[in-house]
Amino acid sequence: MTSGGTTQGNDPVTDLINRLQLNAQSSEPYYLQLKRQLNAMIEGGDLKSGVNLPSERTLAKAMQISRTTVKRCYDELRSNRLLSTHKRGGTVVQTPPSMNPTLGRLTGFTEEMREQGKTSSTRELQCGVVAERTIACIFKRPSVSPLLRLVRVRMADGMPMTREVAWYDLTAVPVLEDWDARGSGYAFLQDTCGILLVRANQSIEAVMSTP
Amino acid sequence: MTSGGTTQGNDPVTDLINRLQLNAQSSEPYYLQLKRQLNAMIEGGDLKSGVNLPSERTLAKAMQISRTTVKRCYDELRSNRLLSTHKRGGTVVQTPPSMNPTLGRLTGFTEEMREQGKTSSTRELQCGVVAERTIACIFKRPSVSPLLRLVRVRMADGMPMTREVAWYDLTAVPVLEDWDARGSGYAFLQDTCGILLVRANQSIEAVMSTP
DNA sequence: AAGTGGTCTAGACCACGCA
DNA sequence: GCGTGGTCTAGACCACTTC
Repeated sequence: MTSGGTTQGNDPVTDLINRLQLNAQSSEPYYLQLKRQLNAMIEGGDLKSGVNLPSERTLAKAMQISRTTVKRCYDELRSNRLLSTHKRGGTVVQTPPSMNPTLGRLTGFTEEMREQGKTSSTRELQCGVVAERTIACIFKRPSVSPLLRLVRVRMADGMPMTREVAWYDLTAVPVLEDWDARGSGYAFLQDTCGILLVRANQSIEAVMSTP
Repeated sequence: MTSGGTTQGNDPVTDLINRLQLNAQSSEPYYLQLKRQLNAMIEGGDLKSGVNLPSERTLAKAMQISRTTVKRCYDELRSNRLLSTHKRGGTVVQTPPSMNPTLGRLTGFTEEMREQGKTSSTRELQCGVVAERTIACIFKRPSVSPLLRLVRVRMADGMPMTREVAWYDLTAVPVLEDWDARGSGYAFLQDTCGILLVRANQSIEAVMSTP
């Protein structure tokens, strides 16, 4: 078993490669065919977080396509936060949709604004743990579930862009269950659970109200 | 003037190329150097919406780099919605940051989901024009200003992701001033004023409440 | 017909991190 | 050292659009 030589079918990398199919007749480009299939495997849970994907060179050779094409696929998945790269360690599945306690990394307001060449800032107006029957109902939680309520104003180049009231279901985010300490939890929320409210620079306001 | 032959300095494309500089010593990759400079020109208003950029091949030759590198730069700017492509017409500056009456194109929920290989849908719960003192106040408008109130649930692969209540300041969006007719106005809002609420698929809910 | 962007190839060199 | 991803090249063919 462990010293298997050539044709071991249990090598997860080999298995993965065997499941990938490229259709030369399709009008869909190779890199999108690959992306779609890998995407499905990740979303479907077949490829769990932490799994090492074949290196760009390995997959390219196996699929008999150019490394450039594989890289393009990986790059798109990377920018979708589904893959991450660890130099020597290769490419790793990062964020399965349903079960990563760290939650998928999201496009943050700050990031978005930086890409647009603006500097962003946030002012926190309120922050507290509350129980709110109607919100809990949205989450399909018991009405006494603890909820984190966060009110903040986000600004781009000093100009207020949005005012948000964000509700977080604490029971659904294990990392935050002992959040009462406050402080770091907030930074975590802001960084990894960041909610993006994009809008033009007219006075258009995005609002989610309580039911 | 019009029949200038070889060395006319007034050709906007030539001017643009002359203003672009690549530093081979820098650790910053070429494609990022280009992107940064073009980005600054667009954000700064030097390159206005509708301007035609040099074709990938032209710029590559002028900068003495590979077309692939130019393309990578253009591609990133395209995905940032700063450039758009018109097959034969070349690559065009799309969205100046501050002054486009059609409002900047925004990353839409649908687009975002499609990139992640999900199909998205939206269900509209409520939609109407109202006057709301407190919201109008946010917009710095008279308390009787007409506001469009839109409640919708966005879904990815059939799973409800967010519930939004969006308020639009009708007086700030000339295109919508005669919105009362309803219908097309809503599609316009959804398409061009689209509000993006990104989040993980845990039960984390983004909410903006009335003050 | 000509030029555009979209895709793809088969190489190359680099910096980095792990063994 | 050696394999990884990051960058870059010089070329190719395609579909499409405008001329």
